[in-house]
Amino acid sequence: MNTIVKKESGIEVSGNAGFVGEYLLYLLASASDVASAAFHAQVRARGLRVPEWRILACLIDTDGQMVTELAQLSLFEQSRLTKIVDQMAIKGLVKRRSDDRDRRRVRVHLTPEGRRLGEELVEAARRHERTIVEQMRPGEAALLKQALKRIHALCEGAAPAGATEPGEPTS
Amino acid sequence: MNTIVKKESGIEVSGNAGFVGEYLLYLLASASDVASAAFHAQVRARGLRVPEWRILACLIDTDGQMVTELAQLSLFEQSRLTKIVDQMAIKGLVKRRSDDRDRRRVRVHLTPEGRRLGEELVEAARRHERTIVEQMRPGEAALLKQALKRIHALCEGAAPAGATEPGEPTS
DNA sequence: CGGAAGAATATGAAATTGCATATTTCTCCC
DNA sequence: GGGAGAAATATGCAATTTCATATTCTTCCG
Repeated sequence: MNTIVKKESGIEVSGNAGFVGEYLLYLLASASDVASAAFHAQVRARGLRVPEWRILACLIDTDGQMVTELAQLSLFEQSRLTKIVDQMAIKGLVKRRSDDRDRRRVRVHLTPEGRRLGEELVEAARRHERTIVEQMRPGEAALLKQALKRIHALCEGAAPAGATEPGEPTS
Repeated sequence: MNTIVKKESGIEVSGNAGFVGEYLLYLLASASDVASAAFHAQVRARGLRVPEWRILACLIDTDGQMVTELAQLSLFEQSRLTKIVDQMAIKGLVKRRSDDRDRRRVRVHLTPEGRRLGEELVEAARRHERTIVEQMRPGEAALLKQALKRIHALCEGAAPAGATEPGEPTS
């Protein structure tokens, strides 16, 4: 089943021999990486960095999110998001507006410019996704997405293995 | 099917409304992130940084890889890998040895210490993976892995969208 | 052989990232 | 009303990461 390739040096460099080739977390990271590479090139070709694209996409979905929400959705740590938003504001892609109800909150809004670019890229992303999905078996992509969502649901709240429970002695 | 949650502000913050919640690349990145989080905590608890763990795991699979091979397998850019290996060498986890056949090449070997720690963590990784897989439907994890491998196979060589073919006029 | 071209790795400087903490605003309870 | 404490965001600095390029070695060909 496993294709073992011997190199001149006698070292196996098969695609799936050994541990990592069957390790779920590796397969996830690796698929994510390689699948994104081509599209990320398109993003950069339009003068955006990848993190900026991620923010745009999230804002296209729902504009005016608060920094914390946006950070969670876009998978960035809060202080990092703040800095990305800084840059995007300078580029004129987004605008900060403080929430009237709660002035601690800062809501991030797309500018017309940001929305245009965002929508353009979302279309490109859809096309790119389609080229991948079309190459898979019928229904395989849907199953994949479903499984990925389940992973997400299972893991999101999971205690960081070995974490002490509240009230548990730490000494 | 989609659970739409309205917040005080009237903004949807559902888990899957809109574009990103159904976007393959997002689901991949997001599942990868959240699934790894708990295990990464275990890694750090043993005094390792995550990149170092990734290298250890790759070397456990096949010791003595050259820097370039290792970089590709571990999903790090070459110059970055060099620096991670520097640190690991200082910590006494790996040792560089230059290849006799081709003295440009540097092969990275585990020290006994590195192997011990690596094997320990591979076991922990297996246990962690098991806890995830067990929570999924029977067979779902296997399908997921297969789909991830297919993604990888489909995308690995893919021309970075808009790239010029060799021999194509660039002007 | 000699030297040009290419490969493999390392290095330096600039940019990004993460972590701890400061700052501002809100909530709650007395 | 007036703190104490929590929440939301920003900031500063150290560490990591990237990008371009230097260095070392090998291969190929005249």
